[in-house]
Amino acid sequence: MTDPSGETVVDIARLRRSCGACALSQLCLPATIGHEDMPKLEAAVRQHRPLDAGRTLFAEGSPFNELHVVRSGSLKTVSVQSDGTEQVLGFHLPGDVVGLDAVAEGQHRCTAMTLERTTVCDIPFNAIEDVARRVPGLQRQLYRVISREFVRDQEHLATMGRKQAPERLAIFLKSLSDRRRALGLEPLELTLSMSRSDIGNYLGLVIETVSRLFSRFQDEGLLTVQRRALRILDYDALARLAAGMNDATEGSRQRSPLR
Amino acid sequence: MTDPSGETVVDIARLRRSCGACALSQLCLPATIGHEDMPKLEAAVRQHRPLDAGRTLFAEGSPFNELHVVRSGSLKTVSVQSDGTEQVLGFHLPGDVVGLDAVAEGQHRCTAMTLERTTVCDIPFNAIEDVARRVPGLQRQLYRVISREFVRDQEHLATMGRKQAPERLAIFLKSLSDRRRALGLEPLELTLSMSRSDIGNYLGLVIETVSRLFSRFQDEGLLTVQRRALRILDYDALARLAAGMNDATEGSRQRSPLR
DNA sequence: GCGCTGGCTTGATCAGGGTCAATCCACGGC
DNA sequence: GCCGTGGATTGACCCTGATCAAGCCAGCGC
Repeated sequence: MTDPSGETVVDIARLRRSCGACALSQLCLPATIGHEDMPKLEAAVRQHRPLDAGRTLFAEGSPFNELHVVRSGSLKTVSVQSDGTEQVLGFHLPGDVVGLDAVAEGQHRCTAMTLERTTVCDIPFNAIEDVARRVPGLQRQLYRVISREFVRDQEHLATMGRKQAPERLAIFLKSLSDRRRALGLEPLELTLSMSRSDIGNYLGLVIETVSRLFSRFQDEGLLTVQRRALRILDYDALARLAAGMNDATEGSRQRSPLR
Repeated sequence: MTDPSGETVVDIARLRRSCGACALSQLCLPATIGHEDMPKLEAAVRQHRPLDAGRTLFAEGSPFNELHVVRSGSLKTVSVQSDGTEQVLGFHLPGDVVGLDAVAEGQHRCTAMTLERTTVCDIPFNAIEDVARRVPGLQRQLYRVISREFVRDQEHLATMGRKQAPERLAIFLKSLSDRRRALGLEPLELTLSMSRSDIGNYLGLVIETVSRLFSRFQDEGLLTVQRRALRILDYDALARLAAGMNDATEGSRQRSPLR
């Protein structure tokens, strides 16, 4: 939530740079574009100034105009259910594209909210369609990025259906760590930008269960956590737990979820 | 699973027809294409002969070449988890597109299997990309169809996270009914093409719970079900239950899931 | 007819995790 | 300094739905 020391400064410096120089270019849309086509893409992309924590990037029901790419910071997407409760659909880190849900109906099906000070690139959908038509590599990459989000949702679906609470939290934490590694960031030490309540909501657990599990993981030497600061002590054990093999954890009672 | 009387005959007759004449054209890719561009699309689409129940359309890990549109019948998509258990990701009815998960990595992330005698159209992805580049309407419609699947997954996610077992089954049955209505089919009387086990797996419930809930819904006069034959008697009550207001159902104990 | 098989139903029991409630802790205002 | 607030933690209790187990029913081979 706070922006400790240098990280933000670096981002501000990057703001003036192009897609070609962007640290995320391998994950983001320019990935497979040749040098000659880069200016066409860059013409379509708009940069934003950083948003403070808790700001709404787009709201459920609002008209769809552009896709957004997270450049630094993080977002959550939430949707309000018919019974009035909120559902956290996902957390979005640098390199992620948000706004795809809106393409079908022309209006957003969820609300995107910053969890900390966050910078995004805005890409008007019309513009990207035009450029994509002329640059086949971009077209393909756009499909790929969309599909990536799709796969991530399906993995989350499997988590929600089959897994016990401890596995769910382990999967979540492992995924956070893995995504940080993919971004070239320290994977074992991180600041949770979302509240316990967001985590619980996302995983289909109540806040008390999340809290208890953090304490238990800590007792078992998997990690240390104080408020938002998380340090993973035993990544392998966390990964094993996430994979469903709750080994040393609690004796040997192997329990296959849903037979 | 069986093909009772005339329905299949009609489908065979349709097989020879074009996208333009297809009953699904409003839901499928041709939706927003002008007459002049239709032949370009049709050139890319291949028709298949009907597949029997239990056949694999594509398997997890196999290379990605084409998208598939369900024309008649139904499919399920399943993915094998790290612990070896299967997860049913979705059921796909006429008009649905399957295979999108594979665009990101170039190989399928799930297996698609027919639940009954089923006809699909195959669309090589290369071909559709080419045509889409020259026909902006198709391009946009392709995005829309992709996004539609995306939204459906997100809705299912919310179901798995927040809802109690009875709500989950009610949501599932209501959705089946609604999708039939959208296809112009009788919405209140239908044959479940998937087993109890598939339903339970999809909803994150064990088979016994699904069975008990069917019995309970029957006792409450919501529906009748014998084997695969389902008749919805009180759609509104089912819809209320799906929306989280378990009214008459069991007295008045209002229980908000997850606060 | 008979028995087998596989899918489905129903009952009894148990525990994972939700609910309720008290407390703690960090932070900010005054 | 003091208190208020909101997020987080911990404990006691109990309900929903999973587990274990027995039976039912339809279809099929012989």
